[in-house]
Amino acid sequence: MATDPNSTVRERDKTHRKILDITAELLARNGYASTSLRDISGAANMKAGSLYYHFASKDELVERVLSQGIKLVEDKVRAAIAKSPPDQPLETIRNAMIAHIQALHDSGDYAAANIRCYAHVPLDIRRRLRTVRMDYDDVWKAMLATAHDAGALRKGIDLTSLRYSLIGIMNWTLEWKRPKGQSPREQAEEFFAIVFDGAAKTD
Amino acid sequence: MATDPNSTVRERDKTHRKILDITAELLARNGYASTSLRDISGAANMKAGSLYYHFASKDELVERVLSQGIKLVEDKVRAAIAKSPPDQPLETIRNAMIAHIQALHDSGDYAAANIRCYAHVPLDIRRRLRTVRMDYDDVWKAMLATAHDAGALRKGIDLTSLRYSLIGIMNWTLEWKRPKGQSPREQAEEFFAIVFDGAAKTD
DNA sequence: CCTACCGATCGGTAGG
DNA sequence: CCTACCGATCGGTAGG
Repeated sequence: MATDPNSTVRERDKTHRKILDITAELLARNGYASTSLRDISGAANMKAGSLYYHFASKDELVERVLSQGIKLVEDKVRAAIAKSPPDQPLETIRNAMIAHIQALHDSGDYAAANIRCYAHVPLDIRRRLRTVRMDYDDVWKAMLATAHDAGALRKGIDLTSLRYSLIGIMNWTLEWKRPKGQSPREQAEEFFAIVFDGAAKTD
Repeated sequence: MATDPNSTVRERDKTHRKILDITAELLARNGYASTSLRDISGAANMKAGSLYYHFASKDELVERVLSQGIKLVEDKVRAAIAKSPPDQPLETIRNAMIAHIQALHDSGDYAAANIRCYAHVPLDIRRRLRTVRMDYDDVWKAMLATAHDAGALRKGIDLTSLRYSLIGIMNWTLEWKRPKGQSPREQAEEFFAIVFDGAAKTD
């Protein structure tokens, strides 16, 4: 009869997390408007109205998933940068690329949900997500500026274009199936080589 | 009283086109499920039911917009390749990149609609769109293979990764506002330099 | 966490 | 191309 309050709290957190996981998966696969509360609750073995015991609205739920999608990637990338040799800026960038692509494909569907739904989510949510995106963008801005100041980059290169090139390459991997037998890490290393060593033959 | 049948036909084609243009804009901005037939018809100054005088269903309308989105880009890129010097494969790639990015931003919102809605559109539409995407992909496959065979690319480079790098960089430009004063052409040229000359300093 | 329900909106159709 | 309408589904709520 008597329930352990701690285990009850843990149960609720578990359900909480399960709902978020399911939402991430459905958002990534079907998009914002096509993901109904009934889809989500059904996959979580509950009724639509019951979601409101955990979240105040669909949009709160969505916003949490999408912002988590960035933060999970950002945390991994920050960690990879932190344990890279400070005197080897290119190696740091390489490790950041590996971390970013690995996180994209290993963080459930949170990151995919963000990338795929960002443009179509209600404006007030998007405005707040934009600041989260910019925070992560700052990580890359700083890393590339460091590499540039250290003289590791080609003279005259536009750091903004470089940053968007890298982000575009990495995020686009969500659009295609990975070539057979290639791990996210190998993928990232190949991308690094293309951008930094250059694709053209050097004589 | 008597109407010129030719002008009537032209009127209908004009309305046809207007509906497609509006649909492209709304799809790119709001996504597939959030774009209702009432939104579209309202913007075209007609009633929802009247759209069925022009199109059989929402999905037919959507599919036309999204497949046009690729074909408009593909046509421009093919044309750019055709008038490039056959003996300068890197110059050809550069021109193709310029054409792709220009078409992305100058073809109304058709291309943006495709890129943003592809993953969330009903499966049967997506399946057919996939073949359209693959046709365009073949253009890049052939172009890169030609450059490789001509010895213009770095030894050991993975052509698949290179192709996806380029497509990813270019399509990601839809996600951000273009830096002030930079034209799509200048953008494309900067991207070409990054990928083919390499971002790292060469000693 | 469920039952039962609300008003709003959706894609689509009949008949003109 | 419009009017008037259909059944289905949506996000959300009251009361338990």
